Amino acid sequence: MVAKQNTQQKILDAAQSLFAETGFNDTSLRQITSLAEVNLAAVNYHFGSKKELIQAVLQRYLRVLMARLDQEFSRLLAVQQPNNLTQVLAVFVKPLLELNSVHNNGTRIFLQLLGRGYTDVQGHLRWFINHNYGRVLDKFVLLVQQSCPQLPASELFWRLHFSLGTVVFTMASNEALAEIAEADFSEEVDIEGVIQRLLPYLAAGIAAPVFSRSQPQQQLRSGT
Amino acid sequence: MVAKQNTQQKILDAAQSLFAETGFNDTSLRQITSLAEVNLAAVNYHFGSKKELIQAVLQRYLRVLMARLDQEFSRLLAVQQPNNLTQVLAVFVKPLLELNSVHNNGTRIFLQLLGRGYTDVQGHLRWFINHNYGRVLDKFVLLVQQSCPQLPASELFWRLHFSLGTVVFTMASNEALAEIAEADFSEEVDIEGVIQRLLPYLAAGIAAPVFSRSQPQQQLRSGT
DNA sequence: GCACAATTTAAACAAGTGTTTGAAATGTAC
DNA sequence: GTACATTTCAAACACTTGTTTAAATTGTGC
Repeated sequence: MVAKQNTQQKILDAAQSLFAETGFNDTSLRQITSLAEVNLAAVNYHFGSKKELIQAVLQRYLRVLMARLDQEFSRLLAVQQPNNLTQVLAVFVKPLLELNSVHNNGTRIFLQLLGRGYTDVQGHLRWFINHNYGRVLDKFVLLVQQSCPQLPASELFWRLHFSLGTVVFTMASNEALAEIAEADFSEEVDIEGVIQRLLPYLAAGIAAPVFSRSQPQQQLRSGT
Repeated sequence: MVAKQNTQQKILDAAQSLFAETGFNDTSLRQITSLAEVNLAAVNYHFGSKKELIQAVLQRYLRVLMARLDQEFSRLLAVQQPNNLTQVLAVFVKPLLELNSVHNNGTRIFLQLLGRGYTDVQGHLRWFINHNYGRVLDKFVLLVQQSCPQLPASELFWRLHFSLGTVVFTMASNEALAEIAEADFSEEVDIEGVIQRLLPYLAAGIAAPVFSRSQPQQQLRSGT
């Protein structure tokens, strides 16, 4: 029952890198087993299927991250008065950065994987995350709701998904963006820097004044 | 030379629907030709390759859209004083909605395709768009720059890409989101509604106060 | 040592991919 | 109708995919 713990680790390590770089669908088991220097059949033997491997790769991070987030959310919920939105969002930073202790560059890799998970056509991943961690995420929604009481629930729904899109897309194309930024503005870009740039953008977007259909926006028409 | 104009159209129509729904990589030529009721070899005969088919599908919309956007951008650039950011973003609405005259549900399909183009691993599409329409998009960046003079160029770079992510992700998962919204809030969601919800979010995010590393954010620490 | 389970291995499998081929069909001009 | 170019078609191609199989190897308890 003990035996080689090693093979599973080697597969997970190889898989996460390739998945993060190329996406789930465009990474073959042969690429993974080749990089991991194990036999092709090892994936199916140890994980069952490619789908389950994908979930296992994400689980390594989700388990750690969600436990920490749950703590933080509960702590904020216990406070009497509603929390500042920026405060609520900032709660993600430390738990995310702590993923670096799970693996080298863990934060970057996890966020890239998350991006792939939502942009690749991987319906099972959306379900997997929601099924296992929906309860934690509900706390987050509640916190945001409390900090933006003026926002209708449906508006909040959309804006949180806009935000998910922002994060996920940014992380999925993180490598390309960082390259351009370094070339054009000669600024070193690390994952923490990107996160710190994201927060004000997200906070402002989520808390933006609500657009009302009845009256046209200020100054929208140039003539008349 | 004239002959059956019909086959190419049938292929383009079938391809755009499948591409929008399932993504480029996960749609096979056999699915397309089967839906279009043409022979498998017709794609390679008329378009050369799958890659060129993808570009042709997008070109139908890009040609129309970019010409209109170019007009609008030039018009705004001609104005003396800098334009309001909301104004600049609102310029997208009409040209986008006019894509409905290119094809039924043209706006929704095009935006979904754009989403797929940036989230699928389709490097050639990023290049294709930038190569053909980079000049137009540069005008847009200039407009935003003028309307947010306080924003450093590098910050603007990141925020525009954040915004691209928001749009692209939202459109790629548009169907799923609309379903949830209709189920949970019983509100009809059309593509125009989504666009109108996006604008204030994007405008607020892009124009958000710049986070400065040196001083911690207001009220970020709960203690002390 | 033996017995038995866990793991690794090379090979094959069935199904799917984009693309090419060469003959058949169709359209067009004279 | 003949001649020629355009378009369609069924079939095959070469290749990749995830998964399975059955034999060989290794590890573990006695």
